[in-house]
Formats: sequence, structure tokens, C-alpha cells
Amino acid sequence: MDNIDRDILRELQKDGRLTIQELAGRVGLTSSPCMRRVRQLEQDGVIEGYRAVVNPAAVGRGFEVLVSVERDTRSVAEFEAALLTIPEVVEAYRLMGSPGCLLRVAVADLAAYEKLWTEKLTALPGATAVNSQIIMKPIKQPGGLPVDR
Amino acid sequence: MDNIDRDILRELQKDGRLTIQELAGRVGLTSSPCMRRVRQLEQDGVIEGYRAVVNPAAVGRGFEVLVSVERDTRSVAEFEAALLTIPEVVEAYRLMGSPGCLLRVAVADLAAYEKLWTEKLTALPGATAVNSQIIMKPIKQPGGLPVDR
DNA sequence: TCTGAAATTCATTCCTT
DNA sequence: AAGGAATGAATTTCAGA
Repeated sequence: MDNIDRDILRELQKDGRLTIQELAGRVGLTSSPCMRRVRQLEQDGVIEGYRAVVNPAAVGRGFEVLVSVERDTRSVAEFEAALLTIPEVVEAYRLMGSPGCLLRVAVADLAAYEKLWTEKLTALPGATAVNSQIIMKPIKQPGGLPVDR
Repeated sequence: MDNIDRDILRELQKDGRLTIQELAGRVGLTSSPCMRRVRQLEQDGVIEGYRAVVNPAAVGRGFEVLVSVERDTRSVAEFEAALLTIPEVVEAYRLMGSPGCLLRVAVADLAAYEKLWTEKLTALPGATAVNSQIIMKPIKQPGGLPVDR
């Protein structure tokens, strides 16, 4: 991977629907080599995919909560499999040390969160503590990774 | 916004580079009304943008850390502005209660993190405590919001 | 690996229902 | 609002440097 590839990654992280021609212009190539590079990056798994970024409030997911979950050491796989089945859990990390796990949850409002907490989160297999932190405001949105030249 | 719009959002979150024709087929429309809807969703800010999802390890950002930062109540704006200038901070939230703020940081390795911690994170204006948690493994990646029909 | 041109597919507009 | 046809762009392939 050379600097042009990194330029491509930077541009496509900013706008994933750039046309190959426009992208080619920005990185100083014509469209055929540019397309070959993009396809190669996709094939190599450097570009994992493309997605539309949706406004949470516009789809009734304007209330976001960070949830730290402490759990016993048995049934890690079962615990994580359970997480994957809860669509409101939009992001989840296994951590070293405690808490063992951190989730980002997106729901409509506090009432919806209360329901999720009661019915799903506290019922996670092996969970011993569930601690919720309301997100007041996203300061920086998930998405682009910095790509150094 | 009706069910077709929600279908469109669901599909474009899975694959942001779908052609209008392919998308139209999946949601049961022909391409002209489908394109009108997509443009409308973009204009209304429901679709905030499109981006390529890049493999962190492939661009030297395979070491990720969750950082909770406690800070004094002065200079909130200054603190958050400082966060925006640190490219390694790929995600940041202002929280209610403590910790006041949570960051996700992406760097190459532990040594790079140690340097960032020393030079940038502990130097954040108003920060009174910086607590780091290494991410062992992402269980669920950030990206798609659930869109109910 | 790039360029440039040719063939194909797609996006977009306009008009009708 | 949606469908269908027409046009202009973009993607994609391929031969040659």
C-alpha cells in the first residue's frame, strides 16, 4: 500500500459515494488505475465495506446510552452472542480489566431505555453489574480512521 | 417517512454503494421513484453521508483504547475543541455524570498509546483524571442503526 | 502500472399514468 | 407518487506503451 492508496482511503472515508472519476482526479490518477486500486483494497479487506450514515433522531434513535457491563468469567461466548441479538446495542467492546464490556445503545427515549435495561440488559447471561451513562452529546462521531501518508 | 423509506435506509446502511437500480429492486420500486426518495432522504438530513469502512489493522490503527476523562466544569468548549484536533481520537461523547467524557482512541500499538497519553491526553485543558481501558476485541462494530418498519 | 478508447451499465430527467 | 423511455455520465474492460 502506497501513498496513493492511502489518499484513496482518506477520500472514501469522507465520501463513500465518490465516483471513480472524481476520486481519480483527487488522487492524481485516471479512472482505470484508480478503479483497480479501489477493487484491490476491497479484495484485500482494507476497505471492509461502505455504508450510509443515518441521523439517529430521524429514525427514532435519538437517545443514546453508554452501558458498562461487569460479568463473571464463565460463558463469555454466550454473553457476546446474546449481545449480537439485541439490535439496540449498536456497538460493543470486550475490554481488558473491569468493566469487562462496554456497549453503546440507541433507543427512542428514556422509557424505551428503561424497558431495554429491565428486559434485556440485566438478563444478559453472566452479567453481574450493569451501569448506564446517558450520552449528552456526541463530540466526535464514529467513522473515519486517520490514515497517515 | 414510510416503510419503503425505512427499507431504503436499512439497505443503504448495509451497502452504501448500492446502485439505484439494485436498491430499487430490493425495495420494490423502479429506479426513478427510488432515486427521488434517496435524494429526499439526503436533503432532509436523514442520510447524513456515506463512508467507506476501513480495517484499522490495515492502516496501522490496530490498537484501540477506551479512555474516560474526568474534568473540571470550566472550559468545556475548550476541552472539546482540543479533542477535535487529536486525530487518534476517533469517537468522543460528553456524558451525564462521571466520567464526564468517553473517548475511543485508535493507534498503532501500546508504545504509540503511551506517547499519546503523555503528550496529548493528560494535557487536555481541564482534565483531572484520565483512565485507559484497552479494547481486547470489538464485539459489534459501529455503523448501522436499527430501523424499525 | 498507467493511458486512452470502446462497450456496457447506471443515473437522471421528463413525460405519462 | 410511481412507471417508462430517452439522454447523458459513469463504470468497466481491453489493447498498447
